[in-house]
Amino acid sequence: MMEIMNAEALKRKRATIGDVARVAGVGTMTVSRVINNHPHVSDSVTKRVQTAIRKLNYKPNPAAQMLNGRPSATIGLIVPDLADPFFATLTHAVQQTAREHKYQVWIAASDSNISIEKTVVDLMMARAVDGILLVSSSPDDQYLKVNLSSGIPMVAIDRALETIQADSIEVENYQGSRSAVDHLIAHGRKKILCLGYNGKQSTIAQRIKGYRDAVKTAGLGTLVDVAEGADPPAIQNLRSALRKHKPDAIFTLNNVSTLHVLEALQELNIGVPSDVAVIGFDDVEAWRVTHPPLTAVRQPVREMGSLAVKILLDRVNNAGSSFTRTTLPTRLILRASCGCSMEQNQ
Amino acid sequence: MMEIMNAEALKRKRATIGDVARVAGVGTMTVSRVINNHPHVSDSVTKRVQTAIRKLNYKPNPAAQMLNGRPSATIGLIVPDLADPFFATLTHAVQQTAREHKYQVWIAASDSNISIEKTVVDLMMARAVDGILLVSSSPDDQYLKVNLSSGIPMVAIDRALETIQADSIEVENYQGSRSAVDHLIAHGRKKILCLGYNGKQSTIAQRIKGYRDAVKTAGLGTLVDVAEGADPPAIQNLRSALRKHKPDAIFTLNNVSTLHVLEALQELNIGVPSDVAVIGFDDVEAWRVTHPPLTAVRQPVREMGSLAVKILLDRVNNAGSSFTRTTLPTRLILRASCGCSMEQNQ
DNA sequence: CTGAAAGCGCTTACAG
DNA sequence: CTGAAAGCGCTTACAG
Repeated sequence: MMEIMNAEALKRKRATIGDVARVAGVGTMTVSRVINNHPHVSDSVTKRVQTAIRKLNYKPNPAAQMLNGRPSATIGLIVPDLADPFFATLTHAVQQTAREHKYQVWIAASDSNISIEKTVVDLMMARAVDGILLVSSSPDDQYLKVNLSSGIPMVAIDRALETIQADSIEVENYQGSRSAVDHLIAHGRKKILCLGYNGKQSTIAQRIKGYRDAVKTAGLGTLVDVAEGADPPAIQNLRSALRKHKPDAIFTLNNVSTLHVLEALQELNIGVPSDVAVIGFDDVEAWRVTHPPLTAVRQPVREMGSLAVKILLDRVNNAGSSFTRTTLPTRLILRASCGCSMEQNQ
Repeated sequence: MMEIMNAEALKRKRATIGDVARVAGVGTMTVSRVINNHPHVSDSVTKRVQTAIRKLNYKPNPAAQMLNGRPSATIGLIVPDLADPFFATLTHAVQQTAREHKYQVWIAASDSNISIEKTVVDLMMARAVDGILLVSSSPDDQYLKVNLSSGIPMVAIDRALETIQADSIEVENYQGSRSAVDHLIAHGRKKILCLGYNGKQSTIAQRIKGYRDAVKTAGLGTLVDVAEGADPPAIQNLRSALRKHKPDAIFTLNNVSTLHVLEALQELNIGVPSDVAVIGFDDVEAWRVTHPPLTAVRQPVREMGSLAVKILLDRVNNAGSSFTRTTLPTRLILRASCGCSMEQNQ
């Protein structure tokens, strides 16, 4: 009779803590203690329980554990787009660091869509997750207020939140951009075109500002052609911008723009850097082998991800303390597209 | 008195279904019905409940919902590495298609580590998820047997499972590889080197086989230098392989290898395609702007992702039917690195 | 060191 | 059309 029940239980559904208790001949409480490594359980009982667990292939039901307020040992990470190498690398770093701290990572992409972002945050907030790492996709972030009040910590990566108090980790967008444009100027370029999209987004805005200040300081004209939307402009628009402005240098605002610009220049048969020099914000592996190799502003992506996890876990484990705002420096990686000769490469 | 309770409830913790019921003056059952869009609820009551929900900012606790066996409307996706453009793009496609079907996607990376993969599968299986999309990182997949018995459907992407019955979607690795090498041969290349890593992995093994057969059929010698581990070999090894074999063409087994080979060739000042021609398995956006633009075997990544979601959701919603095994064709994208002139580009 | 009871926030039969 | 009861699988006080 008992045999039959066991067989059925095994087939029909996962074993429960009750099944384990029955097989081990103890109370459910004791099983719970063993699972959670509580002290004060005799060795012999512990062993019996562990045997039963193995025999039934028992795994605690996380839903039930969560219902009782147990931390899930997972954090959420929300990025705008996983196909962007910048975020893909960030994600990789976050996972690694989280893993070192025995945390799982729930990854999700918002497609730069605030309503998707909202849905995902809701889902994660609903106790599924101990904390959230968010690369916000819109300055319109008041919606977080309600969620944050539930006490789940959150840290903003790449872009600080506008209307919400939270830890944030950013990059020196202004400085990075400025140093790139200054470098172009040092090469004697006079008509420097600033190209990109997503212009309303704060990091991009800062980069544009860096460009503007550099160019103005040098007494040059400002040539900005930046779309506001979150989608990269069509390649035709790019081509016409090039024809219209006839720049002798281009500063692109992120890696996607850089790639597209390079393509357009190639199609139009414009020589780089002979006809126009190029520097892009965001360094990507493939840029060591482009034609020509690209000079780029390198962001400390991995550091950002890793640090973000540490700050978040710190907050998960020790509630208090005031919010931090970290800004990491960028570095200009010199290759050939800016006009530097190949010998000067890193 | 009631006011005080409400205020406290609001502050201390999220509103529960009971809070909503109290405020709306109905039973919890009715609230549940409204939440789940059950029929048979009068309009007036529905409205009262909705008002209460809004007022309390109530959101159902998913843990509680799951405990009661409610599907979570989320599927899991496990890939080896999100920093690899192939998987990043796959992930993007999966998310999009899932979204169209109102499903959320839990994304995780296994780092090509079977024990991490196991942990993640466990976590997802534990009722957190309605189905799993898995890019397996090891042929050693018997561990899934136990999990699968719990009835959560799973479909294998990119690599079929070895020891387990499941739907799978693959790509014509053999054909793709063969056509690439045949093309190199057609260009008159005689010493074709096959380079890569992760050689034990089934997709890579098939690609190697395609290479071997092509080369053998043409009466040429086989030059294979493939590491077994999941980590790309160091660049020094690559350089010494190049010097040792002195190939006049190289076929690389995935995008990471291709990038590294291109770098090594550049460093050694070997002309492509003049000295050695190159074709890589996996097409990547950046390869339109490399020096020279790369000929590559394009995999239908987005289709794979999208189709996988459809197959999985089909299984989630209609249990039965026998397992399918789909194999999608690849396409050779001709650019300059193989020796074709630029004019022939797509 | 161990366990019976109550409860976490929902939902599924069952009644009305 | 609506609700009181029981239960999902755990854990947190409370006893012993």
